[in-house]
Amino acid sequence: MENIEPKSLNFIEQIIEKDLSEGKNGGVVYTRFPPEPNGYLHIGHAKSICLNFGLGAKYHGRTNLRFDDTNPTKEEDEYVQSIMEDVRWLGFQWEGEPRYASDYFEQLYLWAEEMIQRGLAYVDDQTSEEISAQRGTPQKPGIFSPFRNRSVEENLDLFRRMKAGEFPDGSRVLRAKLDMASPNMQMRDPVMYRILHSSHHRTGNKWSIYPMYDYAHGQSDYLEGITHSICTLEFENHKPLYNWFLDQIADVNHVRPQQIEFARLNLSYTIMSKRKLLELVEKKIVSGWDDPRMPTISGLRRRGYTPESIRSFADRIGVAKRDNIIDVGLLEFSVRDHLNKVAPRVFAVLDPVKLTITNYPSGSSEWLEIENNPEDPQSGSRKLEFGPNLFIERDDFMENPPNKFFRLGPGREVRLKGAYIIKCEDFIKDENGVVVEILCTYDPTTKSGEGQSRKVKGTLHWVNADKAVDAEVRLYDRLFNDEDPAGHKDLDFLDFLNPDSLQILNNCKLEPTLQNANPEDKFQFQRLGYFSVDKNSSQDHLIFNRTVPLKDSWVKQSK
RNA sequence: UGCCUGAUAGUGUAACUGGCAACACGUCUGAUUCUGGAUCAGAAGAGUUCAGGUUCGACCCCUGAUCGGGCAACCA
Repeated sequence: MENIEPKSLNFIEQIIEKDLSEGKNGGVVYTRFPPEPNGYLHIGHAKSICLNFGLGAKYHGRTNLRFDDTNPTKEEDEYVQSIMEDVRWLGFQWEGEPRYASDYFEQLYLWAEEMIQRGLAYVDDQTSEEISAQRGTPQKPGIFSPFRNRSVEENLDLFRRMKAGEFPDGSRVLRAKLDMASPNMQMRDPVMYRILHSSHHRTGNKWSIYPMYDYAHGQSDYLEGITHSICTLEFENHKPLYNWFLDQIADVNHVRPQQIEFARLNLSYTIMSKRKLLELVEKKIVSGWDDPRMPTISGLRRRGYTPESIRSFADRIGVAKRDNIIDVGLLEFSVRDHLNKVAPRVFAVLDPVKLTITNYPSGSSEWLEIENNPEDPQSGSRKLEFGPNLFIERDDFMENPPNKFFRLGPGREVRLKGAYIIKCEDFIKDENGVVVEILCTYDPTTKSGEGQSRKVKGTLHWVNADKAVDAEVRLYDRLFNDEDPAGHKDLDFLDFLNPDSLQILNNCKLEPTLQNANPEDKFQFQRLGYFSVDKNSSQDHLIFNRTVPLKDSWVKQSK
């Protein structure tokens, strides 16, 4: 059934629909996602991926994956592999083979030679410091390079020798001859090529010169027939240059890409800069790019996020041009929303305390039928063995509970989920005053699902102490305790690290059905939250990562 | 002091292109519940940065201010 809700269009969709209605680009929509393989993709990239691939799909167009690999000093194949994996995992498929800017090095070079012939580019022998100094400031115009008026022949000769590897790194660059007085800094004779004797992850040592982003990007879009080249706001100032480079090669009969900028994603309590994320990895503040606390796609995956939840998040945050900081709460809402529908409910006690049912026939047990997910009737049920020796959550018992505490306390009654109503008769403390065992009686007439028994306020989860399996559970919290850790002028983002971002629990007791859980399997630990099996988990040593806790209106109320 | 760009509830995004501001998250009630989850019902919360102008009528158009973001890598 078609949803005929007239969902409003974001500004990019409006542009596209206008183009379409005017018959621009022959009615074609062709987008691209152009990551630089110099790090792992993060949730901000996910926004861009969903945008670009989403637009391609929505308008029956196509979307390329293109690696913007013009800087061999920073790029590695490891990143290429992880990026492809992440894009696929998110559920998108790029058109044909992945593309690489390096596929176009030859063509780019030829066009550069043409520009030299037409007097539009020149070789500059100065150092980067000298060039930088001559560029002026946003307020003051720059001045001409002393090499700006070299002859075409000399420029061509020098450029070819740069290519041939005759000169050391940094000794010369090729610059576009534009306007040193332009109020737009990008237009002040930007560098097109620099010398880099560095091995490239794909072209090896074939090239000793590499094109700069501004020169390579638009031309690559052009070569691929991209119609809508979507990038983030910081490239707004580059648009005139993007268009200028295109002007030098564009054929009127060829699709001409247009650059459209949108505001990148910012998430509260997290950092999004690849450089800073790299720093966390290199300083071993996190275990790696896929540490579950990282906002990387691989980190979120390991944390237990689903592709669906990330896509619906991207959908919810929208696309616009104004700077934004999205509340991480919205991301968390998105996972809960999805996992609530699909994650099987299981019993897990993270901080166990012994509970003994004193009137239960000793030595006996019984099998109880427990539904797997009340939100999903298709999910069926499973059987759990119930007996007199149990574990419950330490939090679920209080020696002197307040009135609103709907759990266990001396003389209080509570239901054990899927089992019976029990009453706390007594409890035992050790010499340190720590409760070590709770003694209860159960009411055999209150078995779950049988008749309409009386109601009690609270329901607890439990595990059978004789059958439980052990597990390690990792509780994650936000990595930073400041809303905008990178937004402080005189303070480093590392000053805001949350010391409690990871809490490892080693004495957790799980229902036995979890013994065979596999990495990335997702569950709702009843009453606690959503948990996902870590990639390093094994049957001998189960490890679960907490994706996100359940909403808890008790903690709010109790404080 | 230059150029580019943006400004709508706490946060994000809308408003059929001029017809007295909606949706989501969050918050707060209440119902329901064998998860203090989910679900359901409801409420509070902005008069659209400010000041002028055009108009019968302005979030939308014009003028001017204010505030925010970006730009001076041989990074992308």
